[in-house]
Amino acid sequence: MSNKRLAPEGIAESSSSKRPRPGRADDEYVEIEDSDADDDDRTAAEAALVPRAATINFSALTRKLAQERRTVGADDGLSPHRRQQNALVSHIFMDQDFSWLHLKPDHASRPLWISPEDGHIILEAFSPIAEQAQDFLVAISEPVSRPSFIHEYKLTSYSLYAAVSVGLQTEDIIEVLNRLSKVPVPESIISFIRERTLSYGKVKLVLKHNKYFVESNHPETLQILLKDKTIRDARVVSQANDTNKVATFTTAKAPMKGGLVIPGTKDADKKQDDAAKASGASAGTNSADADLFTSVVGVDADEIDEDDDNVHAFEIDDAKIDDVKKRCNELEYPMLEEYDFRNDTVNANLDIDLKPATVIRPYQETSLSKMFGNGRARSGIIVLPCGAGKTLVGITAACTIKKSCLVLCTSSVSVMQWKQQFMQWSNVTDRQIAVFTADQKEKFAGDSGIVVSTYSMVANTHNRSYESKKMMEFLTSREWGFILLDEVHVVPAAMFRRVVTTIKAHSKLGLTATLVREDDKIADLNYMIGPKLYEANWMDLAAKGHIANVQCAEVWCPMTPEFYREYLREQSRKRMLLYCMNPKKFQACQFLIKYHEDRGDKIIVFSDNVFALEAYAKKLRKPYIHGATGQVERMRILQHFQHSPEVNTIFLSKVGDTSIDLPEATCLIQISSHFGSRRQEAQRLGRILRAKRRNDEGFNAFFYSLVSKDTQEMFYSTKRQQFLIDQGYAFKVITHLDGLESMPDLVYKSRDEQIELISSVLLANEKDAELGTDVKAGEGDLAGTVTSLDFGGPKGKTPAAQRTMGSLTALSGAQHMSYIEQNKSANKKLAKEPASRHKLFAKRDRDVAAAKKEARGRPAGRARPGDK
DNA sequence: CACTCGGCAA
DNA sequence: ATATGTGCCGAGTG
Repeated sequence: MSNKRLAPEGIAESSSSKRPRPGRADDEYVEIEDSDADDDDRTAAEAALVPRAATINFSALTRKLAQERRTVGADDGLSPHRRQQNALVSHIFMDQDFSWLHLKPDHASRPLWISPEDGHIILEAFSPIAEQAQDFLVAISEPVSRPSFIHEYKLTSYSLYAAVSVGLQTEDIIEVLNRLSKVPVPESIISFIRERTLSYGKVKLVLKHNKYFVESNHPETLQILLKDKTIRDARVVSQANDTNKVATFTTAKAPMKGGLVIPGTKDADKKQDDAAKASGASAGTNSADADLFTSVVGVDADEIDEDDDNVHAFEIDDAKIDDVKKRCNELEYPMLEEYDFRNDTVNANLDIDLKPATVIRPYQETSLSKMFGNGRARSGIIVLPCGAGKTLVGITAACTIKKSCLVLCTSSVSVMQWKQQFMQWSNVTDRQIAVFTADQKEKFAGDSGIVVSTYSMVANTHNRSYESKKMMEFLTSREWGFILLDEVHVVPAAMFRRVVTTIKAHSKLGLTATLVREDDKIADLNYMIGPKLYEANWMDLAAKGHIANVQCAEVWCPMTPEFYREYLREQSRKRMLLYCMNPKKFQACQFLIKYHEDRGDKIIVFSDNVFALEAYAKKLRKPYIHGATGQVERMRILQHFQHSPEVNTIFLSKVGDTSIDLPEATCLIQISSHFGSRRQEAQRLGRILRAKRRNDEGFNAFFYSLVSKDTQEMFYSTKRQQFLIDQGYAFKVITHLDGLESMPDLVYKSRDEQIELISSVLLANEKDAELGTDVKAGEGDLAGTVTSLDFGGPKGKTPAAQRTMGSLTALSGAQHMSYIEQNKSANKKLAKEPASRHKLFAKRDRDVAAAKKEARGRPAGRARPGDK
């Protein structure tokens, strides 16, 4: 393989730099003999017209692509027509044509394929050793997408940092990759791995006697760091130390071998094997490969160079830790945070353990073995889906470290839950665990203990009550062995920074189900907490019965003509209400509730929009909870939902997204949701993952998204689903619900009712408008039609040279026309009288709205179960 | 003391 | 760029 070494920067980058390079020799691409060009033209033209799902003649396309490449750069005399066709083919493969890579002779038994261009790794998930390979890949790379059969991972600087952090070594990574790969690991990747791991793992951040030190076995590394201004400025030069030289001191280093026992593990003594066993236990796999994994994936960090007793260090200002960490990352010397808790004689031990009856699951054990792999506690993040027992992982970690521990959560409800879970799984006494919220300010008795609090309590900047001040002094004056950060993805970076800098902790563990955000704040977590230590595969856990199996579906509800007309008129903000309140959606929702109640399911319906939430719940006579619902009323409704056979459906607003725990729910329906938040979608799905009945044979939980056809919702919906699709969930599209028309008591069946609904919606809009935002009449009718599809720039600017005629018609006109026609037929069915504007109803509806307004003003406890 | 409300912030 | 929910605090009420 004559692949030239690529610049390392090229690897982590996305497609932008991947265009064929003009300077390349042709023979790097061409392996296939070129028969005749006419044939190529024809097949390519055909291919361009086939629908996406149809079979594609790959060899023809490949050949075509190769030919195109040869002409790139040369001043070819192709006609514009011909060029366009080339573009059509290359948009399928572009430079993703790797047919020139040489397969190893036994490639069939090897599950990986590695792209030399960008470090992407493709795993055949059906391979017998896929599960082990997956464990390895999770350790060294980022999972990009993991559907049923083919998984995609990506090597990044950060993932390699994480790999080094959990004890893997450069040559081992390359070696295992090579053994698993169908093609020899490309030189570009090897040098990327070498380069990126070279400097990793050499610098550590250590907390000693309430002061932070940057520590390394290599004095020259520290010198390099000190050349940086940011780091130099952060350095604290104490009188005791020589001002010019880096201080040198030796630390007591106990031998690591054996010793550490993670409580709750069945065979904690044989812990070296844990990682490999946890993964290898299930399948009868090739033993040679299993050994390979034992030696590499389960690598014990005893092997990490710890011989050098000369540890060099300099102290840094704790207020500047954040900057230093960031700077070190930029300098490619990321700091590891490790806590040698067993040799910490300064901080008092905390005498807690898991209860003997507590047993942790294999994947929980695996994630903990990543954290405690070398006998110390590494700081980092563990990613497990909701319902997979994150809490127990945290508690087990606390019981392993056995030092004072601070737990931070997002709400006071989960503060209580954490305390309760600690009492349930471990033998902490009431005196050892304290709660710190607005209501309760407790301190633990004795030298060590556990405090459970909220982020806002600790990070609060403004006025503090006297009690709260005293409590903060208590928190900041001591060294914490361990800080547990629950739901780590929701915390804004600024708040986090304050927590991390005000509380002095030896090790940090972040827990989360979804490490995605729509903003770029996720990267901040990397250096504020540490690398991602472990990420579970949802599908695996579902297959093994740890979380429920979920069927996902998107239900397409057509808009009624009246609603669509108003939708086109309105400004974008009001549009949302219109597509939420679509009568067809009401009906679909009613139908699904009925269907699943009859099956014996417990159903949660989510709506982000409070107005819609209320309207739906009242119309369908179900209890609902939103922000304004009082605490007492909430509990009452939830109690009924869990225990009463009368109440099988509840409606929730955003309140349900976090920290309402309902193991009874088995079915979930979304009627409206936040623009494109993948995290919200995932979190909502998580509400039914811990379904109690999940262990029943063949049991499925259900997840529906109701989407109004031909509206912006369609676009947002696909965006939101991406995370779940990457986790391997398949969304079915339902366009027709059998038996809906014939359902008794179907709501909004008549056109009058629909009209009434629409005018109440419009009235609500007007009321909103009065409150501030100025209303402008919608742009022209037709201008509004192009809403769910992005056509790029202004129409006149560039002729759509790259688009086929076919796609243009498919995108705009045709679709719109088909919609109109559909509406017309629907119109005929419904229209017995001429279309009437809502203004005719204005008077009547003002009364309706007045009633609504009054109802909204009242305390929200109106919808009690069974209330008619 | 228990409860609730409004203001504020992220 | 928007809407909604959340927690903390102080003040008012019975």
